[in-house]
Amino acid sequence: MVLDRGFFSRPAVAVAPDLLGCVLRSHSADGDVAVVLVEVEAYAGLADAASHAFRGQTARNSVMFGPPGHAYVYFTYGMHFCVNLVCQPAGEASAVLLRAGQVIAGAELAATRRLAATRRPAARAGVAERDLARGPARLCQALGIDRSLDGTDVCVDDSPLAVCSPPAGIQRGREQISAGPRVGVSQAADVEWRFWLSGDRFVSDYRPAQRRTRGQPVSGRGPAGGTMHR
DNA sequence: CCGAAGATTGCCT
DNA sequence: GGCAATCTTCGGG
Repeated sequence: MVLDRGFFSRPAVAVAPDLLGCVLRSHSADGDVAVVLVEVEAYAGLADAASHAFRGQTARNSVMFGPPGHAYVYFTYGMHFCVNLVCQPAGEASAVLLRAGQVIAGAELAATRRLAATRRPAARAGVAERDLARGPARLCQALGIDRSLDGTDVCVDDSPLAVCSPPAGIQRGREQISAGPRVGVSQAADVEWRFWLSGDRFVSDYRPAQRRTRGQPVSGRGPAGGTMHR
């Protein structure tokens, strides 16, 4: 059963832990892939310095400012996609980043997509089951999610991307949910809005924000006034 | 117009 | 554990 839109009409920090155990399913001509969500992160709007919506609406994040229950997909690091689920009424711009899941259907298709997306396709074995959707960009690869799905309504049963309530037998209790700082964010690094199923092996590793290596091209720059000619 | 950073991943030392 | 890959987006000049 797909989740009701009302489920997403709440603050992201409230929606996030409730998404754990729910199922994200993608549908395409290639087939279907489904995962049980095991790790998510909440991002608020204007009040959250780590949120893409912090500095206001842009062409890229416009979906975040729209109605709840839609997917916000963005491209980053020149090669990866990440998917969020928009929360709260239009204008609030909060969302939940889907960071990791356990593949429960379409594992073969997921593995094929993961290999195809790999820069250097491993000559040896395929992708380990554990790594099919462990990490936000890997999860998108496994489900075939890219910018073409930006804005997709996930509350519709036959949607190319839908979110369903926890299947019986896989649901876990709230007491098994852990919380901690969000991965890779440099702003509001102390806010503990990352939620995961305690001890679950499909949860990604924690990594603090990377300090970008300052440019090293000190020498070798052209002669002074480079753009001048003669 | 240009520089810099980015809600990451995977390979290399 | 460190760092390259790769390019879009955003903010400042």
